[in-house]
Amino acid sequence: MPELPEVETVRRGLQPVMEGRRFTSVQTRRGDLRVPFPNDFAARLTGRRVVKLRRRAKYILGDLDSGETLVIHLGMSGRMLVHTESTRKKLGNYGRHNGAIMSDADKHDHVVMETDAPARIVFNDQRRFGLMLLVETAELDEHKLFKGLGIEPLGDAFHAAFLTKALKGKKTPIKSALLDQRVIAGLGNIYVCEALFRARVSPKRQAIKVRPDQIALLAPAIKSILREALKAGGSSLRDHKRTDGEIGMFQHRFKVYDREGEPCPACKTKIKRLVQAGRSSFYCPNCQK
DNA sequence: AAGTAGTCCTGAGTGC
DNA sequence: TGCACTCAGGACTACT
Repeated sequence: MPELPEVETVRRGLQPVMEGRRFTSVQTRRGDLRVPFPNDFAARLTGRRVVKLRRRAKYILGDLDSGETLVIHLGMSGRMLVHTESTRKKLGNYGRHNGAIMSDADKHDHVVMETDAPARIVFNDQRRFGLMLLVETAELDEHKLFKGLGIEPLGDAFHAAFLTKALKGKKTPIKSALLDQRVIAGLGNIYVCEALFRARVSPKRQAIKVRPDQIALLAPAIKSILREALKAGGSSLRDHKRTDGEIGMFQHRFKVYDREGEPCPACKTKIKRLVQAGRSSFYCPNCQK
């Protein structure tokens, strides 16, 4: 999916057309996402103002003036595209502002929202692994999607000492431990691979056996990878797009991800791929121990 | 309790 | 040009 840098890039793109703005109309065009929309989804959203647009893990959260929070998850292939006068040309003419004509509507456009920015915001998701929900803001932390979520890797509370504690007793490979959203919330397959390479830690090493000197490299490596990716607007392989339709650029800076058979940028050894818990891991068998 | 397959869905890419 | 097959940035459920 979009991982943390991609989700944050999307949040930043949505902020000017959502935060402080009101939804003037909401249309759900296809309801059978991974988690189906409640029947009254559009009614509960229409007329509401977004007080704050924030992010938790890979979720975008829009706190509404009604006391509910709009929860958005992009799944593997979700996009939020913003159509304004200035982006209309690039994204295509998506029908008249308040009219029913949607000539360029894609069959995977599942939700169309208008705000008084004015802007039209479209949630598009080919694979329908994403979701949009409305949850009472006061109950958000206790909601099953958020209750068990781990720490934010870009926050001050995430550092080597935290990681040491978090990995303690875990026999699972470090790769799987870092992907576990209950430990660190927001990391996905790409950035875990890249962070492990940067810290020279093998994805196969058991979490419990990652040495202190390796953890001292790993925690800052996670932070720096995420920060650099964020600065580049995220990574676009197939699906991720910014709200203006542009792609992210960080994929050009991958050292190991999706580079099986290519020479390691550090030592020229061929990069290997292996499957762990059903996900591909890419690593340099010489550099990463 | 912890770890790992199977599952949801569509589309792109590959090899015959 | 077509068909069969594999794979994909996530994460939940159900097993061992």
